Amino acid sequence: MKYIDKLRNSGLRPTKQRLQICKVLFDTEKTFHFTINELEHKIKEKIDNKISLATVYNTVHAFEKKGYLKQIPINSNQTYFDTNVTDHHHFYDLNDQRLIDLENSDVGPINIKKKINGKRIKSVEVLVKLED
Amino acid sequence: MKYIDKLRNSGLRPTKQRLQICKVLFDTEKTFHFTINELEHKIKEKIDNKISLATVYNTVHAFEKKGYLKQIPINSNQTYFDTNVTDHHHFYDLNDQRLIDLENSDVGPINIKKKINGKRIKSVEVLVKLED
DNA sequence: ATTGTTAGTTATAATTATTATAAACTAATT
DNA sequence: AATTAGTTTATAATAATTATAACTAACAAT
Ligand SMILES: [Mn+2]
Ligand SMILES: [Mn+2]
Ligand SMILES: [Zn+2]
Ligand SMILES: [Zn+2]
Repeated sequence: MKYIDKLRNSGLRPTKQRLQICKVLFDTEKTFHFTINELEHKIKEKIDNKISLATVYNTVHAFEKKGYLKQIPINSNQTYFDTNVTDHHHFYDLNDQRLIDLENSDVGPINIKKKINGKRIKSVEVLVKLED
Repeated sequence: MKYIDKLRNSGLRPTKQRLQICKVLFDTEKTFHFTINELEHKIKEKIDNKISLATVYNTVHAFEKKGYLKQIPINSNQTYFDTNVTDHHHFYDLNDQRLIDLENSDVGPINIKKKINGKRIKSVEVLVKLED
């Protein structure tokens, strides 16, 4: 019911596929960082019926547009998404190619002193690259 | 001569193509942020002979490996590169899709309090997204 | 419930950035 | 000059993503 309302309230029809993808994405306490490819595999594991790749793409983009997912800037051949849509910082493990959330309290306050005329700051995010 | 030595010293042959690309990339005081596509256009403007796309890719990757260029993590369909290879922060103008360097003095020191066992910090970079 | 309307799903094709291939060429070395 | 290894190039292959269009499911109105 939770996801049915969530989808209806944002003008998205609660289809079987979307509800199943919701479960995979949001039925967990931990932040989930993923590529479409990884999400597809997780769906196959957890769900018995098939969801087409096009639907996975469509759903992820629909959810992103509605603010339930955000894209994470990482240089990879695939796009990374995040179920944590707040502004937040990341560790990126270069060896494992894994993203890990940093709490805002893990990073001191960041003071941007420079200003650009006519532009305002939308977000400030830190990427901390890790290696062994 | 400048670039001939630079290339020779890093074990790259100073070919006509590489020297011309060097001029486009490094003959400027300002940091140059670019995609392969943008670089290709700039080459066509500034150079009369033709350089094949494969060579542009090869050269950019060779220069990146030698530490003359670095990749910038930005969500785009194309990969961004930077002639400023030091660890530094960026403004990213979401409207113009343009990267602008921040001086380290424009951002106060950043204190990462969390640690991951067995991993060490390789870089800490801030991305400040701007909009109108 | 039946119907019509609209949104969503799907298989598949198209697109596009990037990488691989292999032959031709060029710079460096002997 | 001849040899060698590195580089360039046109072109093909790859792979992530997006577009297409027929089919299907959700929903509102009757
Ligand atoms: Mn990319
Ligand atoms: Mn990217
Ligand atoms: Zn995150
Ligand atoms: Zn820069």
